[in-house]
Amino acid sequence: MLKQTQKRSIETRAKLLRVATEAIAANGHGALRVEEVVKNAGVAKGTFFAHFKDKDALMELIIGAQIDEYLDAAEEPGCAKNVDELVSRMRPLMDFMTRERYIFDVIVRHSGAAVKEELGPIAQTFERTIEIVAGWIAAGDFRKDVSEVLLAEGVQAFAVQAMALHFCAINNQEEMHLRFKSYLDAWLNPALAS
Amino acid sequence: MLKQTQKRSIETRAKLLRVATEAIAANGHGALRVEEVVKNAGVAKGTFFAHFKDKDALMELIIGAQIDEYLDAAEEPGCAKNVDELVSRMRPLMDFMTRERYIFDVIVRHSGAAVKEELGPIAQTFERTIEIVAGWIAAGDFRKDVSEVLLAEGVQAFAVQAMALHFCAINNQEEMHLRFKSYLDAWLNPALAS
DNA sequence: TACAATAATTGACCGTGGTCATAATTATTA
DNA sequence: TAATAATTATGACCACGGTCAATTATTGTA
Repeated sequence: MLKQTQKRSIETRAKLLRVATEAIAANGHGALRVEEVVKNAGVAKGTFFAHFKDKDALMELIIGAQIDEYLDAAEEPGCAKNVDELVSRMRPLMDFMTRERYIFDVIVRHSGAAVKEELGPIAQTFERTIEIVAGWIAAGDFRKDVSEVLLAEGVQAFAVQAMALHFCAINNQEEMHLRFKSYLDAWLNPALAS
Repeated sequence: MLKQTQKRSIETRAKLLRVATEAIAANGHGALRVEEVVKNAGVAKGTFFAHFKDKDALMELIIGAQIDEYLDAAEEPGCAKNVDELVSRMRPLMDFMTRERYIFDVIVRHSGAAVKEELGPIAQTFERTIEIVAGWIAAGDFRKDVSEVLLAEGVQAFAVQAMALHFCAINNQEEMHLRFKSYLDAWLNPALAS
């Protein structure tokens, strides 16, 4: 029996990922070109697609890893106990997601699972976000008449909404977070919202 | 002074739109090819892009018109007085939006305005949806502690969320609408949700 | 009607993501 | 070590959206 994947392959894949990550760090996500990646990695174009289904699959990996870093940071300081804390805890992640239109599009495109038990990297971060936020909601000063998971899903829906509206020229960064807060006040503490 | 746009141009544009609409009716939105449109319209490729900024701009027009038809139908029977009615009133529109992944992607991409006072066709339908839903909420049996516009925006956020999750193979059409209803129960009638 | 000015159209050309038959490399077996 | 099988890499090629300098059609003016 052959080894399923040989060392050479693992190295090639790692090199592609490294080169792509560097290019993104230098020029942003939207400017990434497959041809540039393979040239700098010293492999043929076809090799790229032997390792990643398409360009989006690579972006998913990289963006998914970046989101995970932001979630680590958001989780770090313990529970967010109220709406204000929740908003500010989510802020760096939302700023990242809206840094480039291209990033947001990729994220939205991959926020749902493709097949059961086959969550892509970005869909995984969405599940993780639900878990984290649901944990905060369960422990904090929030309404208790609805399950914390449903509430967490709502938080995510409002985050996406606020980010989508952010891409109007009229709406700036600050406005995005204010809008997010208005939603959450009404969603997470309906009794106080009046 | 010259006429700004000549009759010839208007006819060409109309022909392109007609041909594209027919092709979509036959093969779906995602299968539309610019080359096919210009061939069937009997014009050169460049002509297409003289009339539409890009392929997306054409899709925006066509999908925007389709959404408007669904909104007409949703508005027709008067106000939706409770969550169940609201869900079933939105149902045909949401089914259309999720008929093809491609359609949903185009819609999400264009749901926000590009520039103030420059709402694209799809962004306009989103504004119209807010107005319609806000009207229902103001007149119907819904919470009154938050403005109806904020509530309507939330309804839209939940609709998008439910549709995005729909594109998992695990979730079917029915589940999408059930999920939508759960969100709205908690959003529009927090007192009853317990 | 001739001429100038503007609008509309053309199609060769390009950028870029993605494919696939073939070649090269690596591992297994005899 | 030679023969064989499986894995990996190659790069010419294609599909398709989009560009633009050049050409043609239309309209206003002398």
